[in-house]
Amino acid sequence: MRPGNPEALQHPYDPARVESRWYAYWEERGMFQPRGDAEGATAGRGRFVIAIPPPNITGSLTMGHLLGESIRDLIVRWQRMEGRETLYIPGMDHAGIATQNVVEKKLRADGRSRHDLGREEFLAEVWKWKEEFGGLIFRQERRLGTTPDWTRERFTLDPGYSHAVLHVFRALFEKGLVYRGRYIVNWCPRCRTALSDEEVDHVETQGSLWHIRYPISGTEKFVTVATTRPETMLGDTGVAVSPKDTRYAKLVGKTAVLPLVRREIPIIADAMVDPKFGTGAVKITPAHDPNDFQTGKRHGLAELVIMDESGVMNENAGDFRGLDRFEARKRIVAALQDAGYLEKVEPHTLSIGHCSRCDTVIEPYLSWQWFVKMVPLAAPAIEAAKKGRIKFFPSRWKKVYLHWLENIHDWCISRQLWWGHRIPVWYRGDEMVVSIESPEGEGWRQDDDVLDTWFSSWLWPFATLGWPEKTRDLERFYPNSLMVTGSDIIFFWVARMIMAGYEFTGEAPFPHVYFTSIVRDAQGRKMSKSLGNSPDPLAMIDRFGADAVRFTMIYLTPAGQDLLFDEKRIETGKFFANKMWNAAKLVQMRIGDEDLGAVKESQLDLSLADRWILSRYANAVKDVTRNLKTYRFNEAANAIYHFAWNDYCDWYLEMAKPRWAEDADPTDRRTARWVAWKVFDGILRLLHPFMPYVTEELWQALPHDGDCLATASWPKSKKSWFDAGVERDIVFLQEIVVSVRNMRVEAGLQPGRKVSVVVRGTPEQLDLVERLAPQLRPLARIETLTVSRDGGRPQVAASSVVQGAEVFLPLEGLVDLGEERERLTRDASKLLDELEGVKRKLRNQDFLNKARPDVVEKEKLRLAQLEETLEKLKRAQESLRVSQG
RNA sequence: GGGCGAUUAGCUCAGUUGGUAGAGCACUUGCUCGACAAGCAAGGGGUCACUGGUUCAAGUCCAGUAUCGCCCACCA
Repeated sequence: MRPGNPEALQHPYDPARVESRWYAYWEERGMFQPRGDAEGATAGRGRFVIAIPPPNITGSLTMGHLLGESIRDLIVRWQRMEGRETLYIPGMDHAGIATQNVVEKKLRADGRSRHDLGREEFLAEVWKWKEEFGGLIFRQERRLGTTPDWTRERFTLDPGYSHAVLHVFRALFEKGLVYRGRYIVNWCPRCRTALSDEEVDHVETQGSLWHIRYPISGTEKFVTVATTRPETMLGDTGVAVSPKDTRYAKLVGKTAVLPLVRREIPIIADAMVDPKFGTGAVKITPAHDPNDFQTGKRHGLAELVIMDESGVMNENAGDFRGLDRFEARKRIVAALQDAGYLEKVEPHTLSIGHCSRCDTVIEPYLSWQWFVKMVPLAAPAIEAAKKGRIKFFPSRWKKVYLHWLENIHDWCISRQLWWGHRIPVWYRGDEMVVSIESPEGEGWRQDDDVLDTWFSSWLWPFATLGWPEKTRDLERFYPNSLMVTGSDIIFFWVARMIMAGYEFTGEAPFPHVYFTSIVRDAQGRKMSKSLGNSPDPLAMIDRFGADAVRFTMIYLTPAGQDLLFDEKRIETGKFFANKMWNAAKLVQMRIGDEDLGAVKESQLDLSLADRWILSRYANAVKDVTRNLKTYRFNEAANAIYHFAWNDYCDWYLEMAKPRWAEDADPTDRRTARWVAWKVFDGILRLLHPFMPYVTEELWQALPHDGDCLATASWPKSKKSWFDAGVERDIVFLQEIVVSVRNMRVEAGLQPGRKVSVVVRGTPEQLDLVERLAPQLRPLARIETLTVSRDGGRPQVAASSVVQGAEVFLPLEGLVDLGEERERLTRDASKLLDELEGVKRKLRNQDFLNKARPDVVEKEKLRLAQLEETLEKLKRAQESLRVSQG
């Protein structure tokens, strides 16, 4: 046992001061590293491994990170204290598009583009940027007190990690699961790259449906098509109608003349056309619409690309060449109208895809890209969730996950960027090889494209551990134990990690996935830069302290719901930390120099109050632990908060104060000291994963056992400490205290004024009151406490009924009694309502016959108690009337 | 078009197998009594969105309605 440090608590609680002290202390002791790294270490009680969802190198700390990190570190610290060998893997994502955008923007400010630099030099610029600004988020994170093993930090573009990515590409290619093809993809004309389906955000938009007349060749007639994108008509190579549509049956096989362009295009019948939509006739633009692309393939229609990669009309657009797609739309509509081809325009709601990076409207674009065949990869991931080998918390995400996997499309993984893993494919004439190293011989040219960022991060749980090499880390720490992340990346990342886990390691990368709340502002809006509604996390930590921020985020996060955040609420955590600080001060001041660690329980004489707080403590340990195990973090925070504040500070410490006095009985004083210290020590342990800094500080300021709280053991509930009977006894005491305090206030007594109290009740109750008298007196400021065994009662008194016992506060000559009478009437009417409810229940034959016997018994008891209480209140009212009259 | 979630105190939300409605903040009143005014004490405030059903008993289970929010979908 080590002595505390009284000096540490001499000043008021100051988070900044406390929180600057411990991070280096922990880190120097290597406590962030798995225990097994040390020479001759033992495995301990199993392992716990969790990986950070790698933030983008462009990122800085957001409210979302704050919540995620608070939760991950909460679990890691708890598991470490539980004795497990823990590893929290940190690292960052190169974030292809996001990072390239940032650096290009910087170049643009100097009037340069990446093309001015060339590929090599541009990448050098990005690396330079990465070295300078890339680590910001982790520098910020240290302030939060999280405990990743920084010696194992990984980056998705590290040589080893890159090797894993290219290895995977090659392996999938060899298996026939990666292929190259010319298809319609989601194209961002601003980023000038292809995107996956998941990188497109759909927004409901009020658009128009343009009805355009296409003349039928060799006749005066025309067929009217309806479209939401008139500009694509320049690329039309057919018109389709439904084969079942009798209106148009005669037209099939004929040709139409494309307005403005005068190209003859066939009229075909295809089942994809819904006769009920629009006019029932559809223009077919195979190069600019995924549906039309399929239709075109079925009918051998030409694929005519009319835009370039920036969304500007190209040489196939005739007079409209050089126009931006939206300008072209206006001009084309105008030209159609002028020439009499435009039949009508209807308002039409549709959902338009936007680039999730830059919000530019997505263009379906025909191009050569690399794809991953997903159906075979999805199969084991689907089975894993169905069989429960992977569980989601909250569980409803399982449905979302399965729905996506069961309707999965192939994944477009090539990006027309420079920052990323360059596709390991080489071309020479018609030859193509997939190879991580450049092939032997002259004239090979590597594919220009890089891989989707998520094609590297889907390997995160094992590539961070050295896979595909069979490293010691991989053996020790894979699979991981848990994934904690946001539900917004369930498809991007979680589902793909699971697929990759099964494909490349043959097992699930983790058994559990916990989805954190989405942090929104007080009005429920998403936190965003443009709205300016996100508090600056660092400023917040400075203002309230990391402990306060961590605790409050966890205290507020509802399981499975969004978190509506208001900065003011961080006060909850700050005030709580302050409360613990002051409680420590009191305990510290009163426990003296005695070596409490050496005290054995057999040397103590536990009072009812002691047994009560130990029982409550045992319950708190159970509650906190259970709620952590079931990922109900807010409930866990709630449990420790209320135990520490209400039970321990408000009641136990108040009851212990007189027992610490100089003239108190030595054994009793020692007992009160030991229990107060012991329970507070436990509170600090339970609270440490939530508030690491202040708990460490307080723990070391008090007598403690060991090097630091961060590696101390997690408390266990002692069976012998649970005592429901004592808990009931103290509830009785608490109710008496509250009733006396209430009577005092109602009677308008000075707060400091001592009073006399008389209690009447059953012999058992009176015995209990006598045993509890030493605690009762100071809590309720009672001068003389009398138990009335002969049934006597004061004549003029305020009174209340507690569990059937009567508590009297003699008022003779103290106040006018009007207030008191009002209070009694209020109490009585409240009781009357309750009584009516219970009576109704007990009159109900069905209730008596069908409810569980113990429930019926309870109701009967309650009836008796209510009636008795009411009776006593009436007598009190009566006696007041008599005494005043 | 499909799916999911929410609706409980003025606000934000808990409420784990159905059995006397809770917290924080806000509000009212009173407190410089040796840990803490970032505090203590006492209080006020709720037909648990609506309708119906199951049950002895529903905030809790079931069905439907309304409002709000989110996700998915090749919605010319």
